[in-house]
Amino acid sequence: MTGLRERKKQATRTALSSAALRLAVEHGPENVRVDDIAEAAGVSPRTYNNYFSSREEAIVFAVTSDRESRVAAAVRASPAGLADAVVEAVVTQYTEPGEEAREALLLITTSPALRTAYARSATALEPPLTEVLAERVPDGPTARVLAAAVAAAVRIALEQWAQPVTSGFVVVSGSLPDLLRSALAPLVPALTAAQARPAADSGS
Amino acid sequence: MTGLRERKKQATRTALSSAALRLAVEHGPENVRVDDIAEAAGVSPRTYNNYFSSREEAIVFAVTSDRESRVAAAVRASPAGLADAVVEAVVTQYTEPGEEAREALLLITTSPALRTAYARSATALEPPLTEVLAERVPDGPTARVLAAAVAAAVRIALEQWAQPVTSGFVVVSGSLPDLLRSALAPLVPALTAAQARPAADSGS
DNA sequence: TCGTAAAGTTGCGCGTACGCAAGATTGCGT
DNA sequence: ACGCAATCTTGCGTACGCGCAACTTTACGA
Repeated sequence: MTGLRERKKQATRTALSSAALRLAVEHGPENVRVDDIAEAAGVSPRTYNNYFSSREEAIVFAVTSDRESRVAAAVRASPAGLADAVVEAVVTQYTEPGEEAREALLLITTSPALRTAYARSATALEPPLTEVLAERVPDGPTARVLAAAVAAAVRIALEQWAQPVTSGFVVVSGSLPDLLRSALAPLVPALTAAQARPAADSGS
Repeated sequence: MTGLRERKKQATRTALSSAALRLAVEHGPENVRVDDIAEAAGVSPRTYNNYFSSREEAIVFAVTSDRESRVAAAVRASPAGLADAVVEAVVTQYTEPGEEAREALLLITTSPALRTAYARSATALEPPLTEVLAERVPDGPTARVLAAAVAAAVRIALEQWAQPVTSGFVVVSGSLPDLLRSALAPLVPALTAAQARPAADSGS
């Protein structure tokens, strides 16, 4: 049911983001103007801003694309308990199989602005994840809070992973899957409890 | 140990934010330029951007000021269990006693941009809250994740509270304290579990 | 097939965000 | 009391973000 309109939008969207990524890799993130990206994608600069509201957003999108909705889909498809389903879905989807975007991730790690934007992109998990969680937990608001908590945990894992060194002494940076599991671990009790609870009430 | 320098910075900061709030209330949020705010506070427009990176941020700061650090202080001072301490601290600090900022909050409710900025300000809870939680839970990263989860819950409560109606049918908007308690409730198991756990380990 | 409504694109203009470097102010050691 | 170093303020220049209104393209019913 994909009309021509929809496909064209998707096309220019990916054209813009891949152009942004390519130019950023070539000339460095700071030496790419929005006008360059727009020109490379064959649209006007104004149109660029109809799709992305910042240069960083476009570059990051090239790496994340629709990872967020894939996480939600994986959770929905999982037969496991809520907590396990979420953890496994996140770890799987955030671990690039072929690492096709290897140099892109290196680029992101290098630039502070890109690191921020990348971590922030985890927030995009909230809407789709809220929807799937709502299918498994009784209370609507609960689903939203848990989705936000998971998104925040993912964000923190990404931050830690992308962190160069900074800290005075302790450098924790492990592998991304480990960081994700560690960040999600504290939320497991909340996910389990939400699933177990049969009906919502104010608790007291 | 407050030098003159520090006090002056604080002074211009509050001067800017209260000027921003006053002008926004008088002329409407959209009819205030940063030049106006800077002029009202007696500094250059450029200096304004050394303190706040957007008009919304300045206005919101006038309402929140250092609410975030007060929450952290309240948690630290509480003799209760972690979960209760956090919930009570948040509810107390986010419920304005005199509602001195009543018309400011009305203003924020009205403007979409301000609502977004207000909800986003909940993120400022993370750093101070991480620090206090680290005193009560064994694992460092765990404290950070829980703090982020709490901040996200607060953000969601603020969003729901500030929402006009929007939704097709259900209008949930209760009182802010109730919304905060409801939003934090799903995280209680996580907070309790984190406190109970004697020593951290990688799990599997 | 055609006409109209819905959605997308573009140029324009205003206001904003911020790096940079020069000048002003404060902190501190002597 | 003096002077240097650290910090803050400011003007300037460049690029960005986005509302607006005109124009183009797509969708869809008659």
